[in-house]
Amino acid sequence: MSNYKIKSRIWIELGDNVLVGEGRVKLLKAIEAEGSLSKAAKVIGMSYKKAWTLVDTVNKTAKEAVVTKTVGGQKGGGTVITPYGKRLIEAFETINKNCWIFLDQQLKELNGI
Amino acid sequence: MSNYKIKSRIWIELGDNVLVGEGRVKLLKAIEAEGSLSKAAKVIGMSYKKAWTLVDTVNKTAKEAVVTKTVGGQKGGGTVITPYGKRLIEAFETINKNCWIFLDQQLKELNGI
DNA sequence: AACCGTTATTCCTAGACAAACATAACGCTA
DNA sequence: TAGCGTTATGTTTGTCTAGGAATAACGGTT
Repeated sequence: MSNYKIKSRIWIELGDNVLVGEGRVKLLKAIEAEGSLSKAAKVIGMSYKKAWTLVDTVNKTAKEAVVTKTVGGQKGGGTVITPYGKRLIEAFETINKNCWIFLDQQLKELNGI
Repeated sequence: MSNYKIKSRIWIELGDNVLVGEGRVKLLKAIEAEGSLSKAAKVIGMSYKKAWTLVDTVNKTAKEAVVTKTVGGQKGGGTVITPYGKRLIEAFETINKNCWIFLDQQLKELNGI
């Protein structure tokens, strides 16, 4: 009986750049909930600078815009996820979960180790 | 048509320790080929110390010994992979390849993104 | 014009991680 | 006993990156 556990990290690339991985998706979901990049970063315990850099590369790498940002105004501005971004988040999360299930099955099949 | 690429890293844990991942398996295969930890480290461009630490944790984490080491003697000693270690390497590599195939399929199914 | 909360960007510091270096111990051979 | 190549381990040096502080710009409201 094996109590080995199998773990994974997956990410999607385009060219040489990373589009989304677990960290980016976590950030994007926080943005979706908060409507603000700075608030999202604070909520997930990430520095604003790092969050900004991640979102910037995500937006530049993706084929369509993932977030739209506004600066100034009554609320100071904000960041919202585009419909494309929402599809991207959902796609990543479903693939990720499916991957976990698949890997658990794979390890189970080799219960000799 | 999507030219997004999906990538992954998988590893096997027991408790809080990592047993094997891509780096460790690469090292173990080099040991298998060289019969020596120091030569294996040199071949794959890894420092001896890091290689030693990795092999040490692998051996302490696994349920059975993965390598056996000898010190001194005509050839100075050496490190060889046990039969269990060979099964472990093969198991990891097959799961890893299967994971790649699985993920490519998953991404293909969502060719809307 | 003054204020506010946001995005956007630079600079500096601190800590983690990796590489390099040095050295000891081992056991066989000659 | 001296030499050899290996395992085993500590120490130092260097590099890279995360993090914080500071500042500017923006565009609404009052």
